[in-house]
Amino acid sequence: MKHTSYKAMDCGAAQALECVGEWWSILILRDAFLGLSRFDEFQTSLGIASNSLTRRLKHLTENGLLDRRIYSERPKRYEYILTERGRDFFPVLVTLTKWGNQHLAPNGAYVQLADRLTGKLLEPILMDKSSLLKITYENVTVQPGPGATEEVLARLATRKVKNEQ
Amino acid sequence: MKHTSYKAMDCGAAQALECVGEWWSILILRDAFLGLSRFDEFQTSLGIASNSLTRRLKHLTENGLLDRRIYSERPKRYEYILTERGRDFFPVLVTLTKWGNQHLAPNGAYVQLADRLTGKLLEPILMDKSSLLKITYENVTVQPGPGATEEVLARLATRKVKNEQ
DNA sequence: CACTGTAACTTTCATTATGCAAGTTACAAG
DNA sequence: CTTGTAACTTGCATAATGAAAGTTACAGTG
Repeated sequence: MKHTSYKAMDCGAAQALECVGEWWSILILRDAFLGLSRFDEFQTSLGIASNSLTRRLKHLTENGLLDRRIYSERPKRYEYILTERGRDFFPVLVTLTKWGNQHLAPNGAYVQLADRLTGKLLEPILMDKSSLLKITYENVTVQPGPGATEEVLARLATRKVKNEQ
Repeated sequence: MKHTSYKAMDCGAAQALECVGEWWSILILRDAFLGLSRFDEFQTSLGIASNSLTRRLKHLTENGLLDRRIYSERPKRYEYILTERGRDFFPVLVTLTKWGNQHLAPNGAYVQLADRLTGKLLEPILMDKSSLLKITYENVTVQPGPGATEEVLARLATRKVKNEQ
């Protein structure tokens, strides 16, 4: 049964998930960030069926996150490289990984980030670019943006006072 | 065909996606962050089939992101409220929404964040908590963490020099 | 009292996606 | 020639999904 497309939703998250929201897609991107690029590398790393991997790589390529490049003419051989759009997905992967490490890793975080130059360990948090205010669910509100539509206005209008735990 | 579980993967992102990686799950969380809490509210907002919504709410509840609370005894009525673990997912949703808005919104961002107290618009970016170094794909490396396993070490060992675009 | 409407699901059924396993093609190497 | 490899493709059985109808437990109304 074909799952409902999010394409018609006026929502950044939904639009993003239309590109990356299928099972396996984000893990393929994880591996691309780790430097994997070839079909068999992804398949071995993930243990994914080849027909599923083909479909996912195609979808990620069509949506501009990966670039399918030829690396051998005879025989034709291809690799899949992150595009700039794909690389811009990095903060999503970092925050997702951090959440998973915090809440689900049984023996502490599996990985951590370090400054490439100094080797100093880093703890990623979300801040406002100019004021350096730490961004949390409790201290921000969501406003309509420049591209807001009636749908967005309606969605924001139906929200309620945030529930206190 | 039952899709492959990520449970056995030693990876924060995979563990996270085991909880939220099915179609609809993250959008349900989005709506929960916007204050929706009842079955019919989610269903109306998302246009999702009721059997799928039931399964997803159950899964999110079992995985500790939502709390199913009774709000009426006669008749029994329930609402779904974000837990602390659920609220900790906020940075993921923010970065995902930002990526979607930047790359896929046709007329600019659908929404933006604002400081709850001052109303000042915010631009979320990822920084290191102590040094305030901006975290980007280009300036960090991934290291084994305290919970790293053989699998993690192997995965990190197979990475290659990052490809230059 | 009966009827209606609502909330929160549950059930049924046909369609699509998935994993498994085998197969195909175009090479290079021996 | 055979063998091995990379990158898929194909066939098939199973699971997930959407659409639509149904069920239960009420409250409200006439």
